[in-house]
Amino acid sequence: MSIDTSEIIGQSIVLEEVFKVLAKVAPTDTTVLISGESGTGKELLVRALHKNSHRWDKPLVPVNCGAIPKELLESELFGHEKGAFTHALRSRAGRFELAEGGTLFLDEIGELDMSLQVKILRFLQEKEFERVGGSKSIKSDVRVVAATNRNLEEEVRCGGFREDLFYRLNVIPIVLPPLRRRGDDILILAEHFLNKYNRRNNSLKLASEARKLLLNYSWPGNVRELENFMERMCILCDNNRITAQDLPEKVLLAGGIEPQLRPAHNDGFHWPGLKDMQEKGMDLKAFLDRIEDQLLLEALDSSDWVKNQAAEILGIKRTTLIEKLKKKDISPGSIINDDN
Amino acid sequence: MSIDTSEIIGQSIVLEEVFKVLAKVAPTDTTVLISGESGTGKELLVRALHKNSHRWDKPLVPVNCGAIPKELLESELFGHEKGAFTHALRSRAGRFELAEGGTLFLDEIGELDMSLQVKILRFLQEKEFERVGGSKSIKSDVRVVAATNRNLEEEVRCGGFREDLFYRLNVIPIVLPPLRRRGDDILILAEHFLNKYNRRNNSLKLASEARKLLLNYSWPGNVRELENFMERMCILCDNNRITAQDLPEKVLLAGGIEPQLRPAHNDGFHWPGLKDMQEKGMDLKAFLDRIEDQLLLEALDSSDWVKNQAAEILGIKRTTLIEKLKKKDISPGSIINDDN
DNA sequence: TATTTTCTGTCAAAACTATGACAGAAAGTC
DNA sequence: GACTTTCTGTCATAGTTTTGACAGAAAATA
Repeated sequence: MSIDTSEIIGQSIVLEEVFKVLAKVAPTDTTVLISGESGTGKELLVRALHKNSHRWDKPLVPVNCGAIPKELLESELFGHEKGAFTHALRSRAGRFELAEGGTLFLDEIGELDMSLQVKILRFLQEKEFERVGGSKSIKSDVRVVAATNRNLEEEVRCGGFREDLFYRLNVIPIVLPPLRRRGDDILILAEHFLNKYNRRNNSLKLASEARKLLLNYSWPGNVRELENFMERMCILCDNNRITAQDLPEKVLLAGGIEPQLRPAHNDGFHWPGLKDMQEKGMDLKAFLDRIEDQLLLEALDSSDWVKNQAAEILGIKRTTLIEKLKKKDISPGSIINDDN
Repeated sequence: MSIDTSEIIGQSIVLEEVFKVLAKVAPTDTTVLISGESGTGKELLVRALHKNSHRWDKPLVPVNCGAIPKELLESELFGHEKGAFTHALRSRAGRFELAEGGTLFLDEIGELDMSLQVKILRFLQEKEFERVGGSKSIKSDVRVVAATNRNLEEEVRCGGFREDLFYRLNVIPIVLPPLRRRGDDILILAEHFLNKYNRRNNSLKLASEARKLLLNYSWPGNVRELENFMERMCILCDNNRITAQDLPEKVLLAGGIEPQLRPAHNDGFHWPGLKDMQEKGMDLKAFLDRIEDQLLLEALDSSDWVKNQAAEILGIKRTTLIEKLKKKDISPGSIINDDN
């Protein structure tokens, strides 16, 4: 089954994988948990999911759990009966009821407080809930899709999120990669937005050094930041070629602190960024150390553990390598254990 | 006497022991303390206990002491009288009252704070309690079953849990073994869940190498995690045989198998490898240095060049950061010698 | 304005790292 | 086997990096 992804632009391998999973999952009623940094387009993904499910002609109701004040959220989700609290002048249906037959999208689900987590869990298990201040249970047929930009597993570990709810939600996990991992998608998107915002008839183009810089920047705000940025370019750029000069300092800084030795055709490689480091919960030293481990191991592997040669490959002195191995306690037996 | 354990699946020796104890204890009114990691199915065990007691036709009321905010817990357990506190618009019965004649299941009892521990103890001794803000004592016939995933004896030793309450609760201790100790139960359960979730008519089967891997993995989330995995398998698996390739990375790693490139299961981050290094024509030092540059710059950028904070983000000492910047000659104005 | 807090750079001591020199061990060659 | 070449680990030394202490600047707060 093929699936309509026309609203999501890009063609990176990672995205393709996402689409494959999406296609399998869409027709089912399973809960899906989408994680990805903000601005990566989780909303679009959910829309595609809904459109391709059997619920396509029923409502898709989004709730941003982080944006609604905690006191209101319960009533917003489940509705309330008249008199349930001070301002409850009349009964009101919640989003669960509005979504009847369709899909409920719980964005930023990591923000839910414990008491609501319990209630959502109850719904997932029993398919029923109560309005605030109500006593009768309401049965409901709603598919739940949740999204978060936090690391929920981490939250579970440190007690901020219920383990049982996590497992309920996480039946199918979909991880939306941040823009900096999507390789050439950056350029494809950049040009897409260029066309979108370019009102003047003259066609704007990206100079090749600008392309290089765009690729190197880490886009912490993801697609949103890129779109924003291209819109600005369209307005500010006088001539019809966007050059390195036109790019903001941030982008320049990330791009070229060290002049490259070669033109470096960039096939997918992206310098690891701060976000990557933080995602792994590491500090600078640990992170660099881990990368070093990787390189040492690969070098040793490719030289059949002949340290002399490995050192050569790495461009360090043999003795240096030996000391490093001693310190890191690396021996032919050690396997890289990849803990997230 | 035999006991209905149909909801609990497994046949490992350890479990059988548990059932034996369960059968003896169920018909009595003794308190029972169940310990076991979360996700091991404590709830199911309690349900079996209740169903096989003389209280089977009375309510089984669960309270997750860890999931209810401390301020609310007392009122939740014992109820409150009108006006007991700000939002107590009307009197309300607590779970103890709701459970009258039946069983009260106190989950995560280790989370109780001291004042509540006293009140529970009082109930266990006197079989009576007071509502919050109430003065009259309420007599009650309730069997208490408690559960915890902490080591309560440990908590007692270090003062986090009252010794007297512990002994009251711990009359009959039942220890639910974690999944990884239950040997072949893992496979029995796996297949059970496979059937449960398999909507398509084709029968899903576990390939033998997959079985081996499942047995090897440590299942920190226990039965819950296993169920979750199996549900996912049912949806994502194309063919009707679940092979090692289909299993998530975690499981493969535990079994010592190198995970293949399967982007769907991670967020696309790759540790920079030897190839990347060589492609850039750098040696180990230059490469790591370049990565460090990137991280320093991003940290500075995200802290608006407040070095104090940047250092914090990076997990290094401020002075260290300053020295690094000096050596690398990085400053806010360092816009680059372009590589053209 | 006065006061407190946060931030800054410098410097010398302490901790850590890289490397050349040495002394053998393995492997390869004749 | 005799000889050469490549590899190995250890260690002291020179070189780097990290860090705590200090003293003053800048920013926030009252």
